[in-house]
Order: sequence, then C-alpha cells, then structure tokens
Amino acid sequence: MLDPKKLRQSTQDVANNLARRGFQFDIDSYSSLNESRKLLQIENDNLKNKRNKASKEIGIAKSKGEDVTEILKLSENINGLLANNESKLSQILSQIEFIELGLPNLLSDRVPDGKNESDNEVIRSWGNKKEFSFPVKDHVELGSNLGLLDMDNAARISGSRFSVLRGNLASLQRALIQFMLDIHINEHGYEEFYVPFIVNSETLTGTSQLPKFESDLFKIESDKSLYLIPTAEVPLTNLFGDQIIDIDTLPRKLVAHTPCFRSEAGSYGKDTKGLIRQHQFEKVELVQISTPEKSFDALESLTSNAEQVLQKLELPYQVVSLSAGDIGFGSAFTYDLEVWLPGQNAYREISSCSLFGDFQARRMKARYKNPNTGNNEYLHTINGSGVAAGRALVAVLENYQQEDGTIKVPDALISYMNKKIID
RNA sequence: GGAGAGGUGGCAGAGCGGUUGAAUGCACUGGUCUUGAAAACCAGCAAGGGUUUGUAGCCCUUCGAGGGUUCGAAUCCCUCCCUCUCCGCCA
Repeated sequence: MLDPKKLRQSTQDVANNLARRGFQFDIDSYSSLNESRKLLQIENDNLKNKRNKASKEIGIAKSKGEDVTEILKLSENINGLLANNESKLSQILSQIEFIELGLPNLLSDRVPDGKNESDNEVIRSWGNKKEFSFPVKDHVELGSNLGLLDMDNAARISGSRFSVLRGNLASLQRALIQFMLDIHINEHGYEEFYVPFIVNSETLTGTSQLPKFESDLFKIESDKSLYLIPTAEVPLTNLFGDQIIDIDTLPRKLVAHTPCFRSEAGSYGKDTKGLIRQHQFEKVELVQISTPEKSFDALESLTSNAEQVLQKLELPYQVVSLSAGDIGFGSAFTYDLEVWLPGQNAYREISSCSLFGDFQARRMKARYKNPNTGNNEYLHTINGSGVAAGRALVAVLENYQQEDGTIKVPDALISYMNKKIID
C-alpha cells in the first residue's frame, strides 16, 4: 500500500510514477472520493464529539439528581444524524481502501523504463556456457530416458503441471535444498524457519497477493478463507506484521524451505512442457527485514547470497534488472537471476530478488521505533529465492548432462548425494 | 471431540454501565544527587486516524474480532477467533 498522505498530497507524482508501469491511476475519481471522505469524516467527528460531551453531562447531571430529559433528547437527535452520516462514510472509506489495495508500488528511480521483459537490463553475467560435443537434450528427455521423471503418472493422479520424481532425481532435488539451506544458514547468517503452508487471507493481503491476484492462488475448501502459500515470502514476511520491532534486532535475515503452490490461471500455454512451470514446486526463500536507509544494501546482499548458490553449483547465469513494464505489483526494484539452460538455449528465471520498500510493511503494520525521530515507522521488506529448487534441478540436469544421457553430479553436491553420476 | 478458565498498554496485572485511554508494578526515557556507576527521589512514557505549514493545539477511534442493548460499554447480551488446564484421540 502507498502512503495515503503522499497519495493525497502528491497525487500527480504518484500517477506519473505508476504510469511507468503502464498503470493508469484515475486521479479525478480518487480526489473526489477523498474530498467526500474529508467532509464526512469531519462532520462525523464533530457529531461524535457533541454526543460524547452530552453523555458526560448526563452522567454528571444524574449523579446530582437533576432532570436530564432535555439533554437526553439532544443526544438522541445527534444519534439520528450520526447513523446516516456514518453509513455514507463507511461506504466511501471502503471504496478508497479498495482503490488503495489495488495500487501497485512506486518504482525506484533505478528501475529501467520499458514495456515488458524484453526491456529488462542485463546487469552482469557469470560463468561460461559449456560447449557440448553432442546434441543436447532438455531436462524432460533426460529425466524420462533415465526413468526418473514421470510426468504421465503425475498427470494421472493429479493433473497437468505436476511431476513425479523418482530415485536419484528425487534425491538430487533434496540435496539441492539441503545444500542451499546450509549455505544461507552457515555462510550468510540467515536464521532457518519452518512455517505454515496454509495461510489466511489477511496474511496474503499483507504481502499483496490479495486482493488482486486471487486467481493465482489455490484456495482451500473450508468455511474459513485459507490458501496454500505461493511462496515462503508470505508466512516469513508476515511474521513481522502487527508489531513494533526493536531496532537493535535489525536487520533480520530469514530462510525457509517450503513447497510453493501456484494456480497460474493466466499463464496457460506458457511452458506447458517439463518442470519449469508447475502448480507445486520446492523453493528456498530468503527474506530480509531492514530499516529504510539500509534496504537497498539489503537487496544487494540478498541477491549476492542467491548468486552464491549458482556459483557454487557452477551454473552460468545473468542478473537482470526488471523493467518498469515487467516488474511485480508490490516491488519497487527487482533483480532476476536467470540461469543458463542448454536444453532451451536460453536464460531462464531461477530467482527473483525484490525490494518492497514499505509497501508490504504498511499493509501488515510492520514497524520499528526510529530512535532519531521517536516515531513508529514502517520497516522495509526484501525477499528473493535462494533459489527455486525445481528450476535448479532443471539447470543441473541440462548443464551437467553427458553424451550417454547420464548426469554428472556437481562437485558441490557430491557429499550430499554420495555419488558422482546419476544414471 | 468433551469439561473448565481466560484474552486489557512493551511486559505483568487492576478495573466489571458514567468526567477511565484505562490504577499499580516492572521495563524504558529525561532530570536531581554522585568523581563515575548503582540506589533513592522527581517527571515523562499506548497505538491508529482526522484537521493543520506543523514532531504545537484540538478532535475521533481502539481494552481479541464482529454484531447488539444504552444518551453513554473495557464493563451487559449474541456470534466467531485465539490461548491455557484437565480428559479422550493421535504423529
């Protein structure tokens, strides 16, 4: 959520910023709603003030045994006016809230202009793409030929966009997860968390998946409003909601491995084959909570923490800065890590590291006491994959494939796998 | 699932229809005292919002959440959520 004061006072600046995303903010209707809100709220407060005073007088008069019929009448009169005014106000307020929850975050000045992903800016690249002396296969072919990837059975028992991994392939994914967790916990100073995979709608509103992107989520059939998490970002970040954090505990660095569930209703036809886009996948997620001054540094450190995983696995990748047209709803600035996939002859996203500024913190009321001002101020939230395990598995298969169709185990994973070849 | 107890400020814990946003204690902040520290004493100290150039005033809201009764609710009624204890069941 954007700062409502800023929204009111610098409406045109906000609109200009949002326009970079291609988002059109209807200034006129927002301003007129706000004007009505202002008048109604002032009137409302005045009426309540009168009623409060009258009630107090009644209490005093009664204790003295005086007659109160006159003032009682006045008070009842006020209540009539108030009821009418209040229903109008609450209607306006809910309209304003609906608009505000639907506004994307303001972009950082560093976000490159652009309409879509083709305008993303490559910041740096790492590693050398391996030269293969034989025709490369993609991960589906590799996994299927080894008998370790079973898409048919997954489709039969669950549906499309699910997968079954067998034997060494299942172990390889688990090894990747364990490997990543170990790096972040032992080398990068993150604290490991185990969190619920089911969360309520308030939680998802806090991190801004709701109300706008409900169709991307799996909702649970229940009398409560519960959803499967689309990423560990949701429970982890919300740990700080409704709290005033002691500044001495900042920055906080959290890591969790969870499955992620995404309905992705809008993406049919994209990446239908293989493990790239699944309804369920494993991910190691990094979250940092910082003060506003240090949040860009936090993003840089979190991004380099994610990069370390790919470097240790010796997987070539590039870091791109998402353009205004491609960046996510709640993000002020995003680096994507794109890993090289020989089977697709392309770089594909394997991690997305975003700075949300106070956007999420405001929604979930995550604050800290700023000792300089003495005020409670909103924290900044940062998160990124460190990295997506399903896609890391794809990258290992395709980059470490050998002519005979077997897969060499990356050096970094040998101790986790206790073998050097997957066959 | 059955029986009971309870949810109040950063924490502990009073209040149980009326000038109570809320006693008291702890913690915290400032001051006095002290060579310094501790102790003692004095003072301040909830959150959110509106108005406003304003961290000044003034005003509104908030005692788990949502309804209701009332001129007036932390206090009474209803529904829900959560926590704790005991029993049952279970990984």
